Amino acid sequence: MSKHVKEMGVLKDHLGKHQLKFTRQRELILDAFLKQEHITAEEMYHQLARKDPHLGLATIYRTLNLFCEAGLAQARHFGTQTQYDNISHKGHHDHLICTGCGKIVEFENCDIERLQEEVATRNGFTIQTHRLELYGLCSRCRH
Amino acid sequence: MSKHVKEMGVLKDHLGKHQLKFTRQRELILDAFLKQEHITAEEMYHQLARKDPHLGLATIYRTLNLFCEAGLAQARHFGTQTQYDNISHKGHHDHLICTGCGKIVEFENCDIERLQEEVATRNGFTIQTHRLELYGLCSRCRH
DNA sequence: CTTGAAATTGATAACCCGTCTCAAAAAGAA
DNA sequence: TTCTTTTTGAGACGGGTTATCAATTTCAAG
Ligand SMILES: [Mn+2]
Ligand SMILES: [Mn+2]
Ligand SMILES: [Zn+2]
Ligand SMILES: [Zn+2]
Repeated sequence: MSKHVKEMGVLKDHLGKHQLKFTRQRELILDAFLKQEHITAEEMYHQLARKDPHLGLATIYRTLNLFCEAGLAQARHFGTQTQYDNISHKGHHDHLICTGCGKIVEFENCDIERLQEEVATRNGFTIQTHRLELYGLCSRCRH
Repeated sequence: MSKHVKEMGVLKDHLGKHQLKFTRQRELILDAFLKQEHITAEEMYHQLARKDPHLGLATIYRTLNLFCEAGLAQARHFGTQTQYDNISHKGHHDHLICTGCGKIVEFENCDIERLQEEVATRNGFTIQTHRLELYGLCSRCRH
């Protein structure tokens, strides 16, 4: 019946392995989160206020951070806020961000990834993660 | 006698063009800043506390932001803090960051830059700036 | 179905980092 | 030196996130 069966499974796996419990709040927040590409805790707080007016902001932060540990989300510090990126049904990706309207486009480019590896190797590093953001104007905002 | 003659000139130019004044604090902070590759306001505050115990933290923030406007520095939001990157005698560059010891290596790669342009064009974007950070372990931290 | 230990929640205080405020001090043109 | 403008330093303030803690919920065991 419920959507997001697979991701709910990923969450329950993680909970089981860390003696954490499955709660109404965690289910509710996961359902809402999976409908988004990127969202902040505050945005989610207001969005869920209709369904459950008593859901606390701290719970949202805690739960989004839990999703990161479970591999469903990825936190990106973006300006002053933290964006939680839904990575459950996509692999790694980077972002194009319009400085005019805030639009975010996701992309993947293996050539860039390969060159990053080369740079790292040349400097004796082993890459664990990376972050690539391109800021500019989208076609609409350029007029 | 004093080092950093060229950069002091860049600062004075900027001050002149914006009816700002040359102060003892600005000179002191620029001298300290140019000895670093990257530094936070807080670090600089403690470092300068010996030379001038009355120098205020707000003044450091204001001055480092001024350096950004003058093209001597570039702010990078890094985790929870802001790093000020000394770009006075280098052009644009990106960073390799060791998650073990915090070491930062600067690099430049035109192939990556060119591919970034391609990605942007393909999506109808015009790039203004970008940010590329590679996180991993340096040779020493990998054992 | 109970029971009870352990985890979770929600309200809100605390925190961190950076900016704002404002009276006193300094800069610098005349 | 004079006088206007800018700058400074101390601390208050603000936004975003985490910590605290008593009350509630989960869930495994009986
Ligand atoms: Mn994304
Ligand atoms: Mn640098
Ligand atoms: Zn746009
Ligand atoms: Zn290292």
